[in-house]
Amino acid sequence: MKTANTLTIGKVAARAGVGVETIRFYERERLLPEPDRDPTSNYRRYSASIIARLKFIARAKELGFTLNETRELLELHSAKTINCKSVKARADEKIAAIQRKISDLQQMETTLVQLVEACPGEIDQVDCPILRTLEKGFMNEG
Amino acid sequence: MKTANTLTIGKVAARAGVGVETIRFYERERLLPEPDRDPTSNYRRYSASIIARLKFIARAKELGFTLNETRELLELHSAKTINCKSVKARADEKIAAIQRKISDLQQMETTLVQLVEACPGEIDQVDCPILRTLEKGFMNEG
DNA sequence: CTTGACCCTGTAGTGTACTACAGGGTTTAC
DNA sequence: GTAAACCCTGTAGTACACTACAGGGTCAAG
Repeated sequence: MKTANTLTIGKVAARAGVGVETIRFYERERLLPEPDRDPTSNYRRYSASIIARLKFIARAKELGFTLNETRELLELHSAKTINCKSVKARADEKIAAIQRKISDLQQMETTLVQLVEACPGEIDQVDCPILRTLEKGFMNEG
Repeated sequence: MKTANTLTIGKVAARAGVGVETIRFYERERLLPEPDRDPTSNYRRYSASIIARLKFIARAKELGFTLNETRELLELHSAKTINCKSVKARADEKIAAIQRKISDLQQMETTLVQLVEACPGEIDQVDCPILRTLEKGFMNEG
C-alpha cells in the first residue's frame, strides 16, 4: 500500500546507502526514533528526513565516534525534554573531543611527514631514515 | 630469575598501561615481535623499547586505526625485508588517510561550533537554535 | 619449604556494530 | 491469482579487540 510522501525501509536503506537490517538495528539501539507504521501492513513508514540522520550516523562512525557517542550527538536533536543549556554543554563536550582527536592526528601526521621527507625513497636503500627513526622509540614516546 | 636489563611481561604491562593479556594478544596478532625467553622459566623477557611500541599502538587505536592498520604502521618499523621505496609509499598512504580524517573532523567541528555560537544557552529556551538546525537535515547532508 | 604473586598455554567469554537467517505476512507485476 | 520482491519479528552468527578463566609451572619472601 503506497502512502503519500513516505518511504519504506528498503527505499530509505537504498538512499542512505545502508542495509535494511542496519536501520532496524539502529531503531532497536535508539539511534533512530520508532517510525509510524502502515496500519494494515505494519510496514515502517519514513519521511525523507531520516536519510540525513542515517548519513550523519555513518559520518560520525567514520570519524571514530561509537554508537553511544553518536546517540548522544543525535539526542541534541531529538530530546525535546532537555533544555537549551544542557544541549549547549553536550555540544561543547563533543567539540572538545573532536579537537583532541584532530590534535593527536596532526601530531602523528607531522611525525610521518618528517620521516617521509627525510627518506630518499630509493630502492635497495638499506639504511632508510624512516626505519632508523622508528627503531628508537616510535613517534614522540607518549 | 632476574636477568639484567630485561622486563617481565607484568612490568611491561604496568609501565605501558595495558593488560598482560593484551600484550600476549598483540604478540599473537603480530603487532609485537616474539620476545626472547628465559631458558629455564620460559618467561618472556622484554627490553624497554617495547613500551614505546605499546604506547604507539594505544595512540593509533585512539585515533581510529584498526589493529590491521596499526600493524602496517609498525611494519614500517620492523619489516627489514621491504625496501625504502615501499616504506615511503606506505607512509604516504597513511599520511593521506590521516589528512582525510582530520578534514572530516574539522568539518564536523565547524558545524558544531556554529551551532553552539548561535545558542544562547539559557535554561527553558524551548526554541534552541541547535535543535532547530538539527531538525532540518543534520550537518551538511554529506 | 611453603605460600602468594607472578608466569605459561589454551580456550572461552565480552562488548561493539553489524549481518544473516528462519519463518512468517504483504505488495506489486505479470 | 500467483510468483517475486518486499516487509515483519526474533534469534543467531560475524569481525574486531580485547578480557577472563582453567589448569598448570616458576619465583621471592618469610
